[in-house]
Amino acid sequence: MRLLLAEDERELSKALCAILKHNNYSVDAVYDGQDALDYGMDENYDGIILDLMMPKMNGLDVLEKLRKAGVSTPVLILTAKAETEDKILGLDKGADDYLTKPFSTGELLARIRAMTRRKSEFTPNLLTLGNLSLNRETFELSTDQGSIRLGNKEFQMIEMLMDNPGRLISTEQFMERIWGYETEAEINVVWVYISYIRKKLATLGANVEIKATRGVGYTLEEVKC
Amino acid sequence: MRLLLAEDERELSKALCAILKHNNYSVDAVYDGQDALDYGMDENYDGIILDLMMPKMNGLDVLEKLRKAGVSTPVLILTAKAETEDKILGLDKGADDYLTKPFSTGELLARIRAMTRRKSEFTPNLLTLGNLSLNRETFELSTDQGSIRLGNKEFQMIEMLMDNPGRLISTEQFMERIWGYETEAEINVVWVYISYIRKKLATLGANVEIKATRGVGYTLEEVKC
DNA sequence: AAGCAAATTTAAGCTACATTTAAGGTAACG
DNA sequence: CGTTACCTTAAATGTAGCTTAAATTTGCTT
Repeated sequence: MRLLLAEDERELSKALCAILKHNNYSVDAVYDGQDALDYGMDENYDGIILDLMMPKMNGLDVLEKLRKAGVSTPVLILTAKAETEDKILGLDKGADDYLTKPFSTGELLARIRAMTRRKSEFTPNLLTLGNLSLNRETFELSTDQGSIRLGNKEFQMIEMLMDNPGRLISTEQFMERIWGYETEAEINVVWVYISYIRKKLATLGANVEIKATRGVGYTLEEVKC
Repeated sequence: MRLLLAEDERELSKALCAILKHNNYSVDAVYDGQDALDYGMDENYDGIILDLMMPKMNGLDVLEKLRKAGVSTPVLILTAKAETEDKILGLDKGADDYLTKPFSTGELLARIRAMTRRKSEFTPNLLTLGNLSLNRETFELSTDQGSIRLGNKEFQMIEMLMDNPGRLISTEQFMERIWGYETEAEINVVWVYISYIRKKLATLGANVEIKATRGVGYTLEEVKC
């Protein structure tokens, strides 16, 4: 789960970041409205946490522009103002929920879960393709021949592939979605993980394969013997 | 057992807090309706004690909102009003019991026990997995090779694990459920207790093991030799 | 109120593993 | 046939988790 956190108070941002990461979210933090908009345009987030009062651009304007641009990522509005007026204005503009500061971390997490639940309700806990299945809860990849627990990065990669079987996924998509924009990691890491995953698929005797398309990316395909 | 106490009179709150803690409950205290709602949204409580007359938000409204949000934690209403009208209104909105001030501490404790009993009636007193069993009454962890009495924290941790065998429980979940939100305890304590419990499992020759999933949490698994 | 025992937390050094880098190899494509 | 993109492995790195022991707190007993 990848979240965008737009909050200009550095201390609060840092604290929230830590809490969210601890709860197994990948978090990109931005500190003003312009960045929030730029980053938010990327569809690679499962949710956006948006402070209303930010430099450069107001949170509500960010939200409005995002929606106008056709971005449908769920948005949770964060505001110091308890005024109902602002809340309603936010919901009108396409926010999914709001939270007034100060709030308990528990409520924040609950609301994020609720906000992203709609989407995950439609995504099964067990992904399958051919004789291969991936358990989203235990991070286990298995076939009839056994199962292997995957590391975080491996899991996210195979998850992306199994979510779109037969669909070509670019190396950049992997990088953006798993490592985030600001990463300094080399493109290399994607190749390395593809290699690791292939090895595990072979070990498990899976009848699927990851095909490379030169200069573009990878496709997961069921292989018919 | 973790309780949420929502009572705005500081003196009374302090006194109740002390009594409850003495009776082996973990207690989070809040002093107004808004906080009661925020904290109550967290499903990690075994019961909520809710005063009706509170600043910011009325107890009944808190209760109503909680139920609407799908929170089913048992609620005991506390009220200075002896009027039947309010009582009935509370029970309608989903309260499990009520108590009018002033009350004896004995009665309060009895009603809390009664309120939380329904839930515990369905949970067996003896949890087992593999050759390992945990007695919820005596806090004893045992196998055929012997038994060891656990401390409170150790008990709560192994209880959470044995309640969901094979299910991954995040470090945060342990912290929230056992230590509560406001704790300043380091994440470290979880590791320490996991270590203690593992040592005791080994001493007892248990055929279960606690597996760690890096960056996420722990899973209790029956080990097949 | 003092002192003791048990439970809990902190702190520190250590270990193991996920992740990344780097480097040498192989296959596709012109 | 040479260039480029990709593959694979091994080694380096960094960090999460493990384990103790010591410090602190709590609760009980006298």
